[in-house]
Amino acid sequence: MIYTVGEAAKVLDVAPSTIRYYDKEGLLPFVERSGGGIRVFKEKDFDWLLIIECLKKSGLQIKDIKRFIDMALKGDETIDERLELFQNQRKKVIKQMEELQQTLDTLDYKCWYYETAKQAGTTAVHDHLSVEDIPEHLRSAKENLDRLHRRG
Amino acid sequence: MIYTVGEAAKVLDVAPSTIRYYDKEGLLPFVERSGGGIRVFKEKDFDWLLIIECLKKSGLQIKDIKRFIDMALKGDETIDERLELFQNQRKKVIKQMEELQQTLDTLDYKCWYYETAKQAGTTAVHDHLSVEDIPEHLRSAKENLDRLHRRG
DNA sequence: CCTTGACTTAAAGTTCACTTTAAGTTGTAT
DNA sequence: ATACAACTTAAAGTGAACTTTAAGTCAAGG
Repeated sequence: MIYTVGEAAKVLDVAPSTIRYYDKEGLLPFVERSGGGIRVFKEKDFDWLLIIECLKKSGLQIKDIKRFIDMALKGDETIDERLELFQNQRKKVIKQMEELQQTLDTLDYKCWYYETAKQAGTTAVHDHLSVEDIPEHLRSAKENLDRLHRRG
Repeated sequence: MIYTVGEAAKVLDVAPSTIRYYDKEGLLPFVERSGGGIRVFKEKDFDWLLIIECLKKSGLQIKDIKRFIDMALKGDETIDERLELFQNQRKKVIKQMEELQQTLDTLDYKCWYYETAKQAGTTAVHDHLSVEDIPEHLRSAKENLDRLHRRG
């Protein structure tokens, strides 16, 4: 089974121009062409594209993905470097998830804040609330928002 | 305790130009000025800045954060809208975390892939591996990478 | 009073990742 | 043979979020 750029784009749910852009940036040196110069995507090309997608989602920039592609094409002599790259991206993603969890905690607190305000008809209900009035699982998020007040 | 833009920037660990940019975009209408026109940040301003930071980390664009600020300044009549905004951002962040978890699973598989290749001295070890050779917790990530092969 | 570092603004510049445009070519279907 | 959709490229354009520059002002210390 072979695919044109438009068909490959549909499979991957991206714009054809995105794939052409990646190619132009040197991310797809393995994609072959027809006699007339049209890109011909094969099954194995999707393996590459999915790894590119993964690296992109992990926050790697296009130019650094290109460096990975270049490494991979060099063969076994770059195994160590490539392992290191994936280990680094793994750590970065774990950090991102921790930060997102913090953001989620704050959003949870704010949802409770506005639910409470909605019931009372005013945000002023929060003016005289003490720590015990805040649901336990939201207290650390609230303290985090307050942390800058206990500075200096 | 009051702060200049440079001092506030240090507390929040951002560039002073970033804060000025936010102000220009209408995110900081509550920040007062000295007689000479210099921004004066007070404790309560940091409450706003932390919420702005949270919304930004949740993926909200500057122009939409501005809309939230405008809403908040309108007072109690916008409580419902603001609640909805935070509930939406909460859902978006949960989705982002799920996607990041998928990315992490793929990275975990790739780390194992290169660790194994490193020990063998070649990525060719993977050519004749069967499913049972892949650690159980990595199999779904591997299948995910292979999913496009079982198409059509 | 004067120096000096940090502040002010408007406007231009940067980076990233695409997307769009324009002009032309390929390949399939009738 | 011809029409037509989808392909090709280079180059220009977009949008988001800042950052930098330039020219000038403020305010605290000596």
